[in-house]
Amino acid sequence: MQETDDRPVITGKHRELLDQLLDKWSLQVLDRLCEQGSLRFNELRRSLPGITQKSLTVTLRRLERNGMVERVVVSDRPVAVEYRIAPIGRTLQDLIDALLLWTTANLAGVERARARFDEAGS
Amino acid sequence: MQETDDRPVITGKHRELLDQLLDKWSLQVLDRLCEQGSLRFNELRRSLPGITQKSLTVTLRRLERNGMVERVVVSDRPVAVEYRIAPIGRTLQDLIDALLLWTTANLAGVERARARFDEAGS
DNA sequence: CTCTGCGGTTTCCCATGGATACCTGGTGGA
DNA sequence: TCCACCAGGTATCCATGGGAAACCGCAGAG
Repeated sequence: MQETDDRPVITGKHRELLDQLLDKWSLQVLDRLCEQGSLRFNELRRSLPGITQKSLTVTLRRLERNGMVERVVVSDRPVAVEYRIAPIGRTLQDLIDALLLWTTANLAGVERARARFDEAGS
Repeated sequence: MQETDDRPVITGKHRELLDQLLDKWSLQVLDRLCEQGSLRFNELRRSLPGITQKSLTVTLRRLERNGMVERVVVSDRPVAVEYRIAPIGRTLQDLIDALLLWTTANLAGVERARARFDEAGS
């Protein structure tokens, strides 16, 4: 039973970090910011149908706290804020793309599996 | 700046699917099953410190429904059940590894960012 | 002077998720 | 016989998350 695998053991720390990044909106926010580099609050909001101000705010705050994005005050008098993808957030881009690619490729298969499961169950 | 990017637009369907797979325990369950191929219920349970029976049950049901794992009744008299990674679940292995690798590589950086953020805020 | 837009904060509310605990029903061991 | 273990199911409670909506100051347009 003694395997010498170099796969990292997933600890509470890792789980916590993943929880912070893989929640309902963070992935999409990061996706948009990776695409565009930087976006304004309301630009971001408009590009994410269904999100509320509050959800966007807390999502951005959390991402900022984890060093994934940077909040840059562009202008003072008319309050203008830009959210930029941070270097460490940039490193997520490939992962996010891979995730999106995977879902796109496998969505049909998953839906078939669901149909089979639901049919068998009822 | 107008790149015709072929990056898939993330729709509600994609988000729903990712939500089903990236929740609190699914990643770890899939991780274990990818490592071991197949595991019994309580083996799985013991390998995931902190998980409750209920959480494991619903997680496995959801993964089964989405075609990620297969529930195989091995024996009848003493009820024995094996959970196996399904082909479509297998395709997630690289992604999960990449995710784990990323967290391992960037955990320290994230924690520094958090410290900076928390210090600046208070 | 009102309306809109910007970038939020605050409050309220509800659904979901997780934890705790107790149920089954069969098996094997002391 | 009694007990623990297996593989779950069920009931209940509670914390959290996320949505809806109101409110904030500030600025420019009409």
